[in-house]
Amino acid sequence: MSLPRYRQIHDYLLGQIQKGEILPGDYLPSENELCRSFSITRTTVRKALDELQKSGFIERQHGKGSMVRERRASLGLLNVKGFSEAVGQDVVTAFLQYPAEKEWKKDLSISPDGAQLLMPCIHFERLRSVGAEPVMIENNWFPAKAVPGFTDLTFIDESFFKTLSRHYGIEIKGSEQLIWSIEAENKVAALLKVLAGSPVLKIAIRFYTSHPGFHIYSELLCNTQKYPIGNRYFL
Amino acid sequence: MSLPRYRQIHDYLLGQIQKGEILPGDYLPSENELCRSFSITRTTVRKALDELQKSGFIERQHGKGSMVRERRASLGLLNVKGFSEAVGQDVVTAFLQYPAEKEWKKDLSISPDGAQLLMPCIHFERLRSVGAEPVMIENNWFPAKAVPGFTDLTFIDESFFKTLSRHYGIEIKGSEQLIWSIEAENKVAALLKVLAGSPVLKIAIRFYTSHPGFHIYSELLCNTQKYPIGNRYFL
DNA sequence: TAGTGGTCTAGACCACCCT
DNA sequence: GGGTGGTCTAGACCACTAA
Repeated sequence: MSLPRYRQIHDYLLGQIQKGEILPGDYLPSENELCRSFSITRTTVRKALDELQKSGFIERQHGKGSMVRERRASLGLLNVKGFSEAVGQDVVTAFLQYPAEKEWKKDLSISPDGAQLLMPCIHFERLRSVGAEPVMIENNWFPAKAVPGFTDLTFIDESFFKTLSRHYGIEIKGSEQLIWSIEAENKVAALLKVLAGSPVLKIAIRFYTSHPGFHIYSELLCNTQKYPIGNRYFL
Repeated sequence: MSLPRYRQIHDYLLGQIQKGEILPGDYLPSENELCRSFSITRTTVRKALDELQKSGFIERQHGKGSMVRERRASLGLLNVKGFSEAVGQDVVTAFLQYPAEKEWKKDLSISPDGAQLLMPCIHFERLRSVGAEPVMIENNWFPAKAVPGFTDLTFIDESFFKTLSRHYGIEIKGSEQLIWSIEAENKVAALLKVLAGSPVLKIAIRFYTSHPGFHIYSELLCNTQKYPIGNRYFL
């Protein structure tokens, strides 16, 4: 169950960046230096750097090097990784509904495949805030089968994905998202502390995992008045 | 000015998919077959397939092959490529403002760097519809310096990016986006044929190009009532 | 000119899927 | 067992940047 080398390098470098040991504007060690440090080839180093670049953490310049990028005050949500990983500090998470066996929501915007609908499902709901400001309501549904005992777990670092990875070896491999601008219903408006009818962002997500056939379905409702949703993408 | 081999393979395969010569559910030729067909190594083939996968056109399964994915009825905008490339057919584009030298818009949500603000800029505005339904107002700003004669050009296939590529060798390398849900102002509402005050999606984009320092700034206003904005992302 | 990242070759071994 | 994709090695040449 060991992660591939390129992912270990990626995680190590990302850790350095997130802990602030390499600051925005600084350059990473050159690819050849990394090869020497980790005793691996450039192909593997470059695969790690490719992912850091695609998720917007570094910027590469031909002939110069790989520079750590500035963070922006937004919820870097649209790439695959979760909330806590992309946003900075100050994130507070409260459960509105603890993980429990439930029915699949009938009108999910991205429909689960038929096979999954026949199986029992686990649901939970959280409210995520930056400081004192609520910014997002998060709902998740996924088949109970692949994660026995999930309802009795405590989350690692408040991170759903980290918990899945450590306890079940399930990794997120990709996602598919749909986005709408809608009016906040009363209940939503109250939770997000906006006026009823205010425009809010609705995001429906299907996450793909390393477990073929095990998908996670999420629906997010976001107050973007102060924190827009952010996204970076590089070829 | 020749494109790298992996990009040629990528473009060729994408063309096959978009022209419908390989249908959703079908498998691409295996990596080894592609190596033989194009007389290149697997590293290069895989780089082409990586990009198709990241932009959500194919799905790879260990031990099986690379399958073309289903298209969805949404505006696949959030990845780097433009509108026409990701949405299907039926896209109609009308200029509200033809390309012309203008001032930079003062309150762009993603600010151009200081150096660019000192230079003259070209602006144009388009309304994009699917069939008879207007779905998006698109505004673009970029420095005039790098694209002499741009205001006299006609667009290739109604595609801004294709035009930049063919006439100036400028390729899109990445983008950075911010997304809000806002209320439509009167003028916007009229163009999008929604009620004033309806929720619409606002997307601000900075595109990075192969020309260092040449960035394109876009602001989009989208009616998501019928067509949500879509996005796919894979590690 | 020395060092950097961008592209590419020609192999290898493995895990996974199907028959 | 034969074919597939996933990972990795050990090189090479090139274009770009900076001193």
